[in-house]
Amino acid sequence: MTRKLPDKTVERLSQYRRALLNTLSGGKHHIFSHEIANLLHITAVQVRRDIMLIGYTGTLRQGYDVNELIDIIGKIIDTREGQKVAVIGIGNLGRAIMGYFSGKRTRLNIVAAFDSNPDKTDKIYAGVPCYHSDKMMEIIKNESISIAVISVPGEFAEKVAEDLTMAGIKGILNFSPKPLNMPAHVYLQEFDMLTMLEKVAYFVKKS
Amino acid sequence: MTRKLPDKTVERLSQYRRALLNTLSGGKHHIFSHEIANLLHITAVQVRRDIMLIGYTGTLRQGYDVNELIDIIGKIIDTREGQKVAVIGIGNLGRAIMGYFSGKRTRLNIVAAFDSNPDKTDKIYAGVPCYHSDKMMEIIKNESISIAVISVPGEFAEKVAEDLTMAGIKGILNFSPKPLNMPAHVYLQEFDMLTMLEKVAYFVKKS
DNA sequence: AAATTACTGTTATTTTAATAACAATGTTAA
DNA sequence: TTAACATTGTTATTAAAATAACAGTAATTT
Ligand SMILES: NC(=O)c1ccc[n+]([C@@H]2O[C@H](COP(=O)([O-])OP(=O)(O)OC[C@H]3O[C@@H](n4cnc5c(N)ncnc54)[C@H](O)[C@@H]3O)[C@@H](O)[C@H]2O)c1
Ligand SMILES: NC(=O)c1ccc[n+]([C@@H]2O[C@H](COP(=O)([O-])OP(=O)(O)OC[C@H]3O[C@@H](n4cnc5c(N)ncnc54)[C@H](O)[C@@H]3O)[C@@H](O)[C@H]2O)c1
Repeated sequence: MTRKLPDKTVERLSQYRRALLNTLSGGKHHIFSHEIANLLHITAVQVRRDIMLIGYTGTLRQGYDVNELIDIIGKIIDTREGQKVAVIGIGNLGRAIMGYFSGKRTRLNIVAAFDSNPDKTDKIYAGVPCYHSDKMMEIIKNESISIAVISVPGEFAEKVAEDLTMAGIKGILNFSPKPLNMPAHVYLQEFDMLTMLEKVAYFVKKS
Repeated sequence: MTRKLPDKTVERLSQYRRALLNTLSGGKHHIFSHEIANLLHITAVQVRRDIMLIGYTGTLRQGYDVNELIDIIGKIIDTREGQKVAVIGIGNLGRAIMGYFSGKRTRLNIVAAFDSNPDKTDKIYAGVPCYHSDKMMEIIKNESISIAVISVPGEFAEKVAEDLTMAGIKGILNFSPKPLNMPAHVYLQEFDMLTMLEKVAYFVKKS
């Protein structure tokens, strides 16, 4: 298939798709690059360039076919069977995430949650069972869960990540403030809210 | 003071500081660039370059003085008086964020929360009062709150952002999936979890 | 005393991302 | 029919970020 795309292009493709699904439900079937750009508050060139990179081409006078573009992006981002996701650590953030995803229809299915606190396990959150973390490695392996969201306190994040790696996880989204060190074959995305808020504060101060 | 620093450097400074505070509480008072690098899983050159940019210099044989470095970073990121932060939308995510920040001692003080649902207002969350959003503009202005965290559903985000701008907000951290369009004097940081998870999925698929 | 080592600080280079420039082309207007 | 227009697709340029190269230097070893 397509060559590996730039990081930022992949991010935008995800956003294009969401915006396009909206457009579609508004009954609009064709869209110009500058219209997509306006939805995301970026430039039309950026949009056209991204679309060029995925090898889709629009028509000169009508722009892009919304359905086709949604499909193509799907072919790039999604896998046919979908990917299974687990959430580790069902505290305040973990529960918020579970609730958030439960509505969305997507090829990313949260199929299991794990927590070390027995008060929180053997229950259903947003339709998804929460197991004790003792069973994590086994279930990840048996269910071939490929992606994990880490929302445990920082001091446990490293151990959890190691276990996940041993269980064969392929990608991690880490919400804990502890920077993780993964082998090259595990894709890692860190997500540090405190850092982002401090960054906002810095640029507010500087402006 | 210092010239405006690169975006990514600011992010790392926030992380350096957190790591250094840890180091300090472990009783360690000097640290080498490669040690900082190991804590964050980045390269030592990157660390030295960032530190160069903020104009601090270590000593040849001992490396950096942990206390001094923490102080310098504080001078760059923090303001003397601290900055006031409001959280808009006290749903699952909003409440998680309130809880998360309440522990942290930082110069960023969450001083108010707002929600449009009367069932959620006129209560205290994590020590912070939640007002009805009717009062938002007035309170933001009167309290000179400079930073807002938006955690309302996407369809309301734009309106909220407009009101915030009119009330004189200076920086926004947006968790809603709706991309916002702010005037140049309002610093905007978007934070889209679905996009990040789809990105992980893409690179897992490609690897 | 000279060579080696283990660091820092800085400049140079490379890589990645964004922006600009523009050729190609069907459509509308004159 | 011809000129102007609006749009795409692509190449060229610029900007931002990361990485590499290396000079300088105090301490240590030979
Ligand atoms: N709450 C937020 O809005 C927020 C924001 C940014 C980052 N974070 C980070 O996300 C993480 C979770 O935050 P939170 O507010 O939900 O904390 P929390 O304390 O509410 O939840 C943590 C959960 O992890 C569980 N846990 C602990 N060790 C575990 C292990 N080894 N395996 C499985 N589960 C384990 C705990 O039982 C608890 O349920 C923390 O690292 C926090 O720093 C949270
Ligand atoms: N829950 C998550 O983990 C998560 C993850 C990523 C993104 N988000 C995004 O964050 C936002 C909030 O998510 P959530 O799960 O907390 O949703 P939620 O429905 O639990 O909470 C939304 C809150 O916003 C309030 N609200 C609505 N309109 C408002 C207005 N005009 N002014 C003030 N408050 C208003 C509602 O009363 C409600 O309390 C959404 O945009 C969601 O897409 C959530």
